[in-house]
Amino acid sequence: MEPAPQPRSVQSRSVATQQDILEAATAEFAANGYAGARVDEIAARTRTTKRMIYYHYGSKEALYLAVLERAYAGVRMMESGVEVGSLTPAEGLRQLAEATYEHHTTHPDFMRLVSIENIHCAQHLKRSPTIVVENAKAITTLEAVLRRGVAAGVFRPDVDAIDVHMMISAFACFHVANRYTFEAIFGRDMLDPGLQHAHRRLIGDMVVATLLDLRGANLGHSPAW
Amino acid sequence: MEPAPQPRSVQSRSVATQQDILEAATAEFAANGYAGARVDEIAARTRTTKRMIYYHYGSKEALYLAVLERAYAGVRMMESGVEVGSLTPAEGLRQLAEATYEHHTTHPDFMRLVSIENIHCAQHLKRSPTIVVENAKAITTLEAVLRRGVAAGVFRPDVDAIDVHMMISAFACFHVANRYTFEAIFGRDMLDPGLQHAHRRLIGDMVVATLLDLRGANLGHSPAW
DNA sequence: GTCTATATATCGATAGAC
DNA sequence: GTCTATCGATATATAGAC
Repeated sequence: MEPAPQPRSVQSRSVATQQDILEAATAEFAANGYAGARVDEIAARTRTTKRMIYYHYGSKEALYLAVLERAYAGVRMMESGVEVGSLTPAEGLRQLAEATYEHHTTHPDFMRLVSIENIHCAQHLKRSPTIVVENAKAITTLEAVLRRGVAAGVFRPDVDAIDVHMMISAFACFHVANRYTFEAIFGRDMLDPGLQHAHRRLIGDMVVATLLDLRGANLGHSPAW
Repeated sequence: MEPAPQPRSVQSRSVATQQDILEAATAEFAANGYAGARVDEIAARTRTTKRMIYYHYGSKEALYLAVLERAYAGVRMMESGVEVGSLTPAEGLRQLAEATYEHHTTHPDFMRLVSIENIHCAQHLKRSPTIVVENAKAITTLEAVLRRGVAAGVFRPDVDAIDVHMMISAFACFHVANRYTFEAIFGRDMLDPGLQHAHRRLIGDMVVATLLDLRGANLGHSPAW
């Protein structure tokens, strides 16, 4: 049964409260992990109270899942924003890689949530069919670009779209996910704004160079394809 | 003042107990994160009791730091085991990349501890000068290989050793750190034994291809160097 | 929908006998 | 060094007035 309709002002107040809670929860979970996050602390970051968090979301775990779905929705939007059809395969691949790099490095909370989710073996993510189905679509775009590149004779044919997505994500994720241990050991902050342009170009170079058909060059071994 | 000497059997029993605790703690912290790990659960995984954990290590945090130092020591050993001097620059670079890939994918607990440490902004790692100093030495080896490659005219000169280490680590770490979310979304287990050889070759190809001086090839943009 | 107060459970850490 | 029992703090979740 549907809930009784409410005056618009009350409805939008409720929606605003839920948004407020989601943003505070995103910050708290990203900062402290699932077990480390405190519902009291989330409530303190909002304009409302702990009682309302349980009223709207029911439990700490359900709130965490809502946070996760919102974060993954941002990645979907970024990916669907890349226009790839009008570019050469190499240019299109570069655009996709650089856009992913740009998104992940400017949304550190998303990346930290992914790390946290992996600590828990993606048990919450698996329960959200929306996240899985929508985000898997990234592969379709990549496949079209790779197919064109292979047909044109410029790309090697033995690396598939999931592998390429893996390489791109690995580079982009590492910057955020391992920022602190990397800086502690090597003294370099990978998210330093002064490095941004060089690293954005580097991920583009890396992906395109790896896909290029380099049978003429010396790769330090005999090519497999 | 030194502790009074003890009969060897008691000493080695004590050492064995501490090792036992360290291994159980590694598994528990890697599986559940710092806040999620339970000292009671660690005790249950050992042949001894919770009281002995506090007797030997003093606190949950100090135990975690000991676990972290032990894990990083394993990486040091792997890196120092690669003989690079007798190989060509491309071959040496490939060996270093593949050895790192091999280590990280066969030591998932290490990688999960690194993820956990990053969630906490490397605050424990920073307090261990041993880890920082010893693990930073990986850069020296890489620098020598790169210098030889640039001098021979086969490597581009504008990518430094820390960047290369970053690319290698990113690929290797991603396999373990994002294994579960990646499988949940794309249906591919990156640590599937059937993919091991192909991925090991891919990280080698990726690093060497990126470093190669490809001014003649079309990378989808004009080269910066 | 919103507040204060509190139930219930759990966990890190310790006491004290042996 | 090793055991059982337990303290004290803190966290999730809820009760009940308004």
